[in-house]
Amino acid sequence: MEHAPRQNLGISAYHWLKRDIIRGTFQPGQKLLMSRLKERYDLGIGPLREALSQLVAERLVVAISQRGYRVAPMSLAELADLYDARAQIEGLILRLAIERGDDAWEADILATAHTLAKVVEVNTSDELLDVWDTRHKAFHTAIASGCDSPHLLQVRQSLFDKVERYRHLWLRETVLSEAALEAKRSEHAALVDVILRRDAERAARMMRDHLMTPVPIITEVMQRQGIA
Amino acid sequence: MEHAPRQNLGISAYHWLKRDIIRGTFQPGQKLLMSRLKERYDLGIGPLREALSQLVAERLVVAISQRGYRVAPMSLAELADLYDARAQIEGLILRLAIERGDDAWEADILATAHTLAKVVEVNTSDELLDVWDTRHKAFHTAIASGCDSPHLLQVRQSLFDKVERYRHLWLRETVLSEAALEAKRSEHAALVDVILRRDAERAARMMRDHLMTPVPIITEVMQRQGIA
DNA sequence: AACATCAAGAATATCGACAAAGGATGACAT
DNA sequence: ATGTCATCCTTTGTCGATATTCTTGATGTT
Repeated sequence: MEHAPRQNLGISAYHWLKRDIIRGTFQPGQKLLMSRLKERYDLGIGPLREALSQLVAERLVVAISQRGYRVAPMSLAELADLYDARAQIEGLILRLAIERGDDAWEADILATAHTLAKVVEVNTSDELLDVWDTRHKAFHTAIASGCDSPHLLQVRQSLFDKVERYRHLWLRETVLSEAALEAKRSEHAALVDVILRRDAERAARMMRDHLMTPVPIITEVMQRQGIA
Repeated sequence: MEHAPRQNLGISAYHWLKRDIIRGTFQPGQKLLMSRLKERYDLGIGPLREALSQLVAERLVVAISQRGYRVAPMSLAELADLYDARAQIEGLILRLAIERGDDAWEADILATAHTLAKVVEVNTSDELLDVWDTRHKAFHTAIASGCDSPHLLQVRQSLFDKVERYRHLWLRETVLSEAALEAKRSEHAALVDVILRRDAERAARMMRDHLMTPVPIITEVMQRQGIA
C-alpha cells in the first residue's frame, strides 16, 4: 500500500491552527502561548513557529517582536472592507468567466446548482449547515473557475480564508429557516439564469449584491457579542 | 532617542531572502541549501525556516516535504497569467478609485505624475532606472490608493511582489531609450487625463493595456535566456 | 558494450531540548 | 497613590540526535 506523502509537522500544525482560528476556538486578539499550543497539538516549538509564520503572511495571526503571537483581531471596519473587496473581486472574476467560460464550465455550474438546490431533507441542524455550506462553496467555486486564471482564483481563495471567520460567526448564529433557504435558492437560480444568458454586467451586479447580503446580519451579531 | 524596534532575525532573513530572490541572485528552481543560506546570511536554521515559511505562503518559494526548499520556478505560462490577473485587478481598482476618490487623491496623482515626468536628467543608466522605477511605482500606487480598500490594496501588493521578478528581468535587459521613455510619458499623461475626467470604463481599459505592454518583451527575454 | 537496477554511504532536513535575552507583573517603599 | 525594582515567565536563538533522501558505484541483463 502506498503511504500518504507524509507531510512534515509544520504543515499539519498550520492546518490545525488555521482551522481552530477560523472556527473561533481561539478568540480574536487572544495571545497564542507557545506552551499552550505545544501541549494542545503535542508538537515542538520548531513546527509551531513555522506554522505561525505562514499564518502571519496570511494576516490571520499578528506577530509582535519579542512579544509573541496573537490571533488577528476582528472589527466591524475589517468586516465591511473584507466583504466589499471580496464582492468586487468575485464580480470581476464572474465577468471574466462569462467572457471565457466554455461548455464544461456551464455544465459544472448546472450540476453544482442542482445538488445545492436539493438540500431540503433536513436532518439535524448542524448536519444541514455542513452539507449546505459545502455545496454552496462548490457552487460558487464552479462559477469562479471559469475565469481560467490560477492567480485570480488564488486571490479569491485567500480572501475567502480571511472571510471564513466572519462567515462562521454567521453560520453558527443563524438558524437557516426554510424561508431563508428558499430565498437563497431563488437568488442562486436567478444567478444561474443570468450567467447562462451571458449577461456579464447584470450578472456581476447580482453577484456583488448576493455576496453582500450577510453583512448586516454579521454586523448585528458582532455588536451583540461586543466584538465591535 | 527612540530605538529602532529591533525586529527579530526571522523578519530580517525574510527581507534579505525576498530581495535576493526577486533580484535573481537565486535562480528560479534553484535549491536553497540550508548550509549555503546559513553561511550567506550568518544565521541559524530556526530564523531561516521562519523566513522560508513566509515566502512559501507568498508562493515565492516552494517547499517539498523532506526535500527542502526551492526558489519558485518561472514560466511563460505564469508570466501570462500573472500579468493578466494583475491588469484585471488594477483595472478594477482604478474603476473603484474613480468612483470613490476625493480631491486629495487627484492631487496626489498629479504630484507623483509630475515628479515621474521630470525624470530626464540622465546620469548613470543604473541610477536612472532606480529613480524612474521608484517614481513609477509611486505614481501607480497613488492612483490605486483611491479605491480606499486596504484589502484590495493588499491583493494588489501581493501580485506586485510576484510580478517583480519578471519586471526585474525586463528592467535589467531593457535599456530605457529616450524614445521609450517619451512613449511611457505620453501613456501616463493620457492616463492622468482620462482619470481626472472620471471616465471609468475608458480609464480601466487604458490601464489594462498599459500594464500588458511589457509582456511581449519579457517573453522574448525569457525565451532568449531559455527560461521557457 | 550499454543500460537498467540495486545497494551502501554520505549528506541533509527535521525534530526536540537547552541556554540567554527581553518584557510583564507584582510587591515594596516613598 | 505612584514610581521603582526584582523576580518570573515568555520568547528567541543555537546545538545535537534521528530519520529520510540523494548520489555514487557496482552488478546483472539485454
